[in-house]
Amino acid sequence: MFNSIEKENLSKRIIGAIKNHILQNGLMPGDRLATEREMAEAFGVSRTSVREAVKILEAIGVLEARPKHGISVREFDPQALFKYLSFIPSINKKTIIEMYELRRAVDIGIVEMVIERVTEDQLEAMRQHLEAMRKALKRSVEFYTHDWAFHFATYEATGNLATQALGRVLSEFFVTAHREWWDWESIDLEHFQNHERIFLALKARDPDGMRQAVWDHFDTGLKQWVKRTQ
Amino acid sequence: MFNSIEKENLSKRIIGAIKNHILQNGLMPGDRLATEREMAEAFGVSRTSVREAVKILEAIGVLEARPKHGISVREFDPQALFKYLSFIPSINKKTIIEMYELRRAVDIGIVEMVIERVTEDQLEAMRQHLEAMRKALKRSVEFYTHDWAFHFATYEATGNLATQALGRVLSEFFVTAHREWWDWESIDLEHFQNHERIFLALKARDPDGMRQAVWDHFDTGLKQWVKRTQ
DNA sequence: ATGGTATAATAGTCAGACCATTATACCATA
DNA sequence: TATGGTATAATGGTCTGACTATTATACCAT
Repeated sequence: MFNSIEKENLSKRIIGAIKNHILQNGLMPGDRLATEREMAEAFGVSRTSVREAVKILEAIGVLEARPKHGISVREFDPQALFKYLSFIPSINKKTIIEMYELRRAVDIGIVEMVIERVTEDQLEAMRQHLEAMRKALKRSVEFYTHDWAFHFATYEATGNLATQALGRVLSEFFVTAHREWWDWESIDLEHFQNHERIFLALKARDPDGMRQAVWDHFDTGLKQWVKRTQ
Repeated sequence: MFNSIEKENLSKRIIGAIKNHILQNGLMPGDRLATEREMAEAFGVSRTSVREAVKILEAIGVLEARPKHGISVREFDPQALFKYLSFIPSINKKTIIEMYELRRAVDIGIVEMVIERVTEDQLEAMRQHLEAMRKALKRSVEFYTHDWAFHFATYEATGNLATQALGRVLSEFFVTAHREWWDWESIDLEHFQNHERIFLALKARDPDGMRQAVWDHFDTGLKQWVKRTQ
């Protein structure tokens, strides 16, 4: 109905200004921005406010500040986002289910890209993770390490950096959530077999089959988890 | 080989202290922490440093600070996670194509959720946006406004907050990119008709048809754009 | 060449002030 | 009694100016 009439924080507005400056001038990782004092003068605000903005962007992994060096653009690292996430007390069941559904959607949506672009090397790497999973059916930590590596390999196979970044964000979320919510001990054989089906369909370049396998993988995973945690 | 011997920033250490406090006391969303001044005194540091820590946790969506109210723990907000994806440096052609592919993947991946959960009201809203698009075939600004509203309605129809948050981020990216890169003037009839196909398949609850329509929508869109901007 | 040392630029931290916002209690009016 | 205005004070938001710690750079000694 109504748009927000909130006046944004000064630091938020400074963040926007820095963002525009980076995007408009096409600054790349390693390039330097102005110093805090210069920005403060340029924007007509205090150094304090500039610092707050820079601090936030530093925490997010967008900028890097070093004494005597100044402030520079950094390779964006989605993982930086999650460093502090581990103590959000409100990662509840509803949130996890929603993130799970989102991940399912992404994994299904990238099927065509993956089938079209996956390389032989990547297929081989996935095969090895699968093999390692089979051998680690009784050792959950090892199993899930290869499980996640297997999924990340599919994100990699898209050859699409944005997809990889999102994939990392989602995976990292579940690694965090796992620690608190999952039952780490029992590994379901069906869960492993679903990975095999995904791999075989991918190898056969069968989009419908792969979509179905991915769907089943998440479907059984979610159902099992809901059953266990209720 | 060697562990880091870096001495952590004061604000980083304060973040750790706040984290411990939240976990040890089992604070939940809505619970209040001490005020900035109290924390500064308790930790024996300046208010400035406390503020920096709180600002970072606010940006990530862990805390919320309001005047007269104080600092409180916040409900997890997926939006906070994806907000900073738009910082991927330099909106160049490659980045746009990658984000476009990602959006295509998401839109295809959510088809099942949308078909299963869309309400009659949401269908009606989408129909109205479609109608408005038809009437605005010569007025690009108006056309694209309804175009984006149409797509956002599909994100809404998932009933999944994380998906909606990601949809918002992606849309915001393209609104920004549009301004700089798109040809705003010409609207292709085929582009409009693809939206109609999406809508009809959704109404008929036909997942394969809807996936195909969504694919075609992005495929023609991307091809046209590449042709125009080369 | 290699490693130490001085210099200066820059982020990090601090103290204290004032401004802006807003939760709360109280009051006025219908 | 209920509704809406108003004053108050607590709290985050912003600013100023200073000092400290870190470190890139240039220079020097061996």
